[in-house]
Amino acid sequence: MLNEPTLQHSQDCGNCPIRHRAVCARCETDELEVLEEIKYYRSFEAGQTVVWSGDKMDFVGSVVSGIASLTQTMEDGRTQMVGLLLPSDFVGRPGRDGAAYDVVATTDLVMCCFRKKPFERMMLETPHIAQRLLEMTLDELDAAREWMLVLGRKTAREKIASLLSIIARRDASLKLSGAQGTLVFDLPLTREAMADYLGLTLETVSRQMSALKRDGVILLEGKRHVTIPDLSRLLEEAGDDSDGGMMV
Amino acid sequence: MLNEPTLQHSQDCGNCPIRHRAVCARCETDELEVLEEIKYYRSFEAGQTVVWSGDKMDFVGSVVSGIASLTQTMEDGRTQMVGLLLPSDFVGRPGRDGAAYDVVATTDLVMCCFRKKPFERMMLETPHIAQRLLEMTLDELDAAREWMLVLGRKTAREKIASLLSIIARRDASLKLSGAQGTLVFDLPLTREAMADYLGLTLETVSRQMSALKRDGVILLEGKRHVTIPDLSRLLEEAGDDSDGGMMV
DNA sequence: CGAGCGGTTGAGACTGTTCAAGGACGGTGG
DNA sequence: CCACCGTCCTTGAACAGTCTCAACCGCTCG
Repeated sequence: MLNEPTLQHSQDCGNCPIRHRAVCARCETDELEVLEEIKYYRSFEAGQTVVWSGDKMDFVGSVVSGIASLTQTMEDGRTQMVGLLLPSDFVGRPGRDGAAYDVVATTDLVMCCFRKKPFERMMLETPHIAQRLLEMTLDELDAAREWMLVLGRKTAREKIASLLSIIARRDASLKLSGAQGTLVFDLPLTREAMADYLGLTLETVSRQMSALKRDGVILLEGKRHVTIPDLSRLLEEAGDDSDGGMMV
Repeated sequence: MLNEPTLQHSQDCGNCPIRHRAVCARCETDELEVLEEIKYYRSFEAGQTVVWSGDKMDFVGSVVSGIASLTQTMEDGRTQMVGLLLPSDFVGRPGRDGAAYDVVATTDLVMCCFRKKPFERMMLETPHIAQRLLEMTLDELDAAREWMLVLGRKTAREKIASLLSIIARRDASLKLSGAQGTLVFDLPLTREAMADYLGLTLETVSRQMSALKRDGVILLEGKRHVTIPDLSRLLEEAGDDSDGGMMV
């Protein structure tokens, strides 16, 4: 059951789907060539653990496809998801040996990994990488802080609406479906994963999903297929600025 | 009542109290000289707002002394503190015009500010600054994620214990009082500020402080002076690893 | 002295949790 | 093909923890 992750050989960075968004986004062709030498792909099935908190990590890397989550667990089993890693997001911390969190494949997952030592050396020599990593880290910090408001001050209903609007928005940006009309997507998370992200129990998540459905804020086909007829209504329910104002 | 912040002229970076921890920590003497030309000091009284969320920010900077807090506020007034800025912590985001959060002086505060445009230019030319900033940002991201666990999964009592242990620890590290014995410090936060940090009401904070005092986990003289007779007991109450294990 | 601020405490309401039962769906083996 | 099982999800009822509203304390400042 616990298959080993699959290793694949390097592929051309040129037509990588996350070429323009990942940590390598600013690299020139010659810089990419150096990266290609220290990179390798790894695939994981949904549910597999990529790294255990506290373990030594000899690589850093980017999510190429699929979704991974960063989770923290207390001794008694309470767990909190502290990051949702989407394609192009970066995993690992240069300059640190151990992993600070569990990294778990939420869906089937492909990662582009770099051996850590050479990557760290490259960071010193290649400002383009360090610059991009700083930018990405600042974005993640903003996201984490936005999430602190959700966790600390929002009601269960608002939490669910916040999560749905985040997923809906990034899904829309992936599909480039700029239309502000109705959004449709598949939830990549189980109710339990949603609960761990939102600091709720899975029962509460289920109840609030039902409530949002009953009130017409969302439509559900099956458990996972979500339609959002009116995004501004959802944002209202999330307690966000009604205009959905983004600070870019 | 709302005094203007005081501006002071540049002082020598050489004997700056945060010289070795701030964003300039890795700078050489000649790099410091460039920094001195674009820097200025600003002082704020406790309670003053340094920046309003959404406002244009034409500077970035470091906390020199005192404490500032980063807060987010919803339209209905619910507020969540998303960062506690201690001496040497960095404020502002290179590459972005507007402030994403309110920055408020929690105590009297002195900041070392850099004009943003020249600072951004310098970041491109001076890897030492960008490297240090990346390191600091990664640390802040870790702190934010640790806080997400507190906000999402801990009980009120555990939240208070977590906050106290964080303040106690950084206070000990400032004073270099390596002794693992009893710790003594003054709370720099009002009950309301603690509540905003912990996602609680001030009444709950007050009750749990009383409970921890009643149970002998902490000693209180007045409202603010705290003595921790047994740090490991406090960490236990916080739900943290009993050994207080730090991942450095 | 009174006003204002920060803090404490109590009583009751309410949100979300816990515990428990059961439904829907997909895969597997007879 | 169907029965069975496991996983994911839903729903209900009782309960607990935190919030809300309110009163009050002690201190400082004018």
